[in-house]
Amino acid sequence: MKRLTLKDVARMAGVAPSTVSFVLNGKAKQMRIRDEVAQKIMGVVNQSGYEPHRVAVNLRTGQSKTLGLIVESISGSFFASLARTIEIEAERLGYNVVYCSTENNAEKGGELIRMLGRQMVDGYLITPAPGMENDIRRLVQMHKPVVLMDSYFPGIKAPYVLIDNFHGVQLGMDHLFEKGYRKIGYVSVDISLIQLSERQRSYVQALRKMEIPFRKKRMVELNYHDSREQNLAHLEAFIRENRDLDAIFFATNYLGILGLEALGRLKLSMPKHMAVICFDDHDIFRLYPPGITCIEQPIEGIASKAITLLMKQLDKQQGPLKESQVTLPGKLIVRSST
Amino acid sequence: MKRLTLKDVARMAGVAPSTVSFVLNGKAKQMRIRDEVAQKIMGVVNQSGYEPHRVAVNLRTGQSKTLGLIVESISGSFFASLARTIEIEAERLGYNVVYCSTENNAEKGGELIRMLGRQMVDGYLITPAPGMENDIRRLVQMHKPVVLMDSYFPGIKAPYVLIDNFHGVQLGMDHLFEKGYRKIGYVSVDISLIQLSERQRSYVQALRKMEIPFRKKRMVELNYHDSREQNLAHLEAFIRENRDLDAIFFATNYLGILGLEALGRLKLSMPKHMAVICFDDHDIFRLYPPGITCIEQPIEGIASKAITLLMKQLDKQQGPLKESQVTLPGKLIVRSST
DNA sequence: GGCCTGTGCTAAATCGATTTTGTAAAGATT
DNA sequence: AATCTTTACAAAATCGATTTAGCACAGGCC
Repeated sequence: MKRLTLKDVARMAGVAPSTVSFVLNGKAKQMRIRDEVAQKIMGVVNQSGYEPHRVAVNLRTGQSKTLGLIVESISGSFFASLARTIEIEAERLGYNVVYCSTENNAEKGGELIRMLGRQMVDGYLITPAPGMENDIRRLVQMHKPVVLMDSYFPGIKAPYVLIDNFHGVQLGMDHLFEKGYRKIGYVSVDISLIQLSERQRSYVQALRKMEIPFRKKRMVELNYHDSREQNLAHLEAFIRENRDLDAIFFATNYLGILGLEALGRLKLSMPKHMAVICFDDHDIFRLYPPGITCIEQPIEGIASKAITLLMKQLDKQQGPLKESQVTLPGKLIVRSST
Repeated sequence: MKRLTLKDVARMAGVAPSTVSFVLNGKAKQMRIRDEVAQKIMGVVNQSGYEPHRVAVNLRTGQSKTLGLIVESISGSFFASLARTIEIEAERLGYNVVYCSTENNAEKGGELIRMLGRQMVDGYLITPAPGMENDIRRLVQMHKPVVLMDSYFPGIKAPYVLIDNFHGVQLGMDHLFEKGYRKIGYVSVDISLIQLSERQRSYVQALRKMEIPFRKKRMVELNYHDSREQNLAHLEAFIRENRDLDAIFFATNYLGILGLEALGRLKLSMPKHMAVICFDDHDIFRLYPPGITCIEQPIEGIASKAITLLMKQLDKQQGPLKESQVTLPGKLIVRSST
């Protein structure tokens, strides 16, 4: 009941192992194997059901045909959609994917990268978290194929794919303006990631464009390292102190969900007392009455573009990637919270 | 800038490669390597930062030190918690985990198993879906280490770990009775999985125990293959036709969420018009006003027990596993929907 | 002194592929 | 006819580890 090896196939076909290998790897022409022989080999392969031993191939070629996907949290709908699309695309190209989550643990990111390095993944797809900067820089320096998603580090010359954050917030703000809201608060969090500063910049810009004076009091940054409870209290206080607001823009879906809870506690109903809009969709936003308006990320687009960029790096030693910093437009999903 | 190999280390330490291997694998005593030599080797290893090439080790030993985790859906909180716990436990034991989701695709499950087989995982952790029965049977016949979670097939002698479904529903029903509810509906789905029939059996039994006549009309099975919209309509009709119900028991969290939407559409509020309880918790149940009562699965317990059972199979060729069909008690989480 | 038994390691085989090099036979060239 | 090419494969090296078999030397025993 032992595994069929290339040698066995060779013996069955009456040829040398190398010949079988050539045929199986499409090098029959190049190695001028007669069609006759090639066909005989293919016959034996097909009806014996032989499949190459991936580990052996990996050892010999140095290619694991495996990609590493490192995300913040393995739960969360963002990851779920991302993973699905990436896995499908990867499989189509003959690659496997291993997932890892940093679970918001700064140093775990680095460990994971090293772990995957040992495991010999051929390339990395990463949603960067604060603290992973150096590890990612190292990967780039070692010329390992990497594509960042959802965020990036301005100092590192790695390809990335993400939503156009500035444009996304603009969409949301325009929608709020259209609906007549003018006193718009903004809730963010103090992580130094580029997407958050972009969103904030867009919020300020949007106000300016409408000639609404920007008031610092209407903006709050929750503390990333605080507990959920602390953040909730913080947010509740912010809303209570800004009774005149007619709408709140939440910079991430985590914040938005927190917002729903805070508003619930304050017995403020949407959109009567307060309109709510959130960057990044979430299952809950569809279900939670009355439905939360949001800016949806083009997750599938991000995933497939990221794979494409990674493959370009894997395929050959082509020169520096050009046009490898991609932003894709988000989509406004209007529900009844605005 | 090439990778350091065992040979390099051997040369640096002035010994043979085999000697280094013995020392690194803790066989120094057995192979009577002098402490002196062993220590010198360890010195070289430590300060050179050598790490064995996993692929080569894998090829030689036939052990990939990798486990395959096959779940229905890679989103979903059940999977998220499961994956986290399993990954942590596995890492502690020196194993990696690759995830795969069947995405409710009957035949994809089989493909995955074969795919992982090719990839040479050492063992399988599977949450069985309908249609995977034969593939799982094959695994067991081939004496591949397998542990099933969340469900099992009565005909297959594979170890499994799952919540005590009967007891869980009982907990929920007792809670409903205690709160004074007597007209209790039951919503299930027509998948032939053991956990669903167990839950249903428990529902019927609980009614009998309270001497409440079981009425078929109060129970509905949605069609697994219907679309979300169809199911929603089906559920809405069920509720409309059972106006006299004062509580509904949903057999899975997917059904529960659907129920929330249906009740929302019918403008029925919980628990005033209808109490709601659901088997298996979900993020949304915590947030959705007024909070949904549910039976929580002991996910971490399931995960760690499953790993333990798998390791027992991996460790040695010990005889037939005894006490390998495990059920763990669930926990009632009371929120304001009851 | 010859034979046996431990020591303490090294040499070589092995895992299952890929890839480079080698080679016999047929055909082309001078 | 002798030499060179080309054809069509086979043989052997290789990837980086583990593991089995082997081997030199020291000491003990008869």
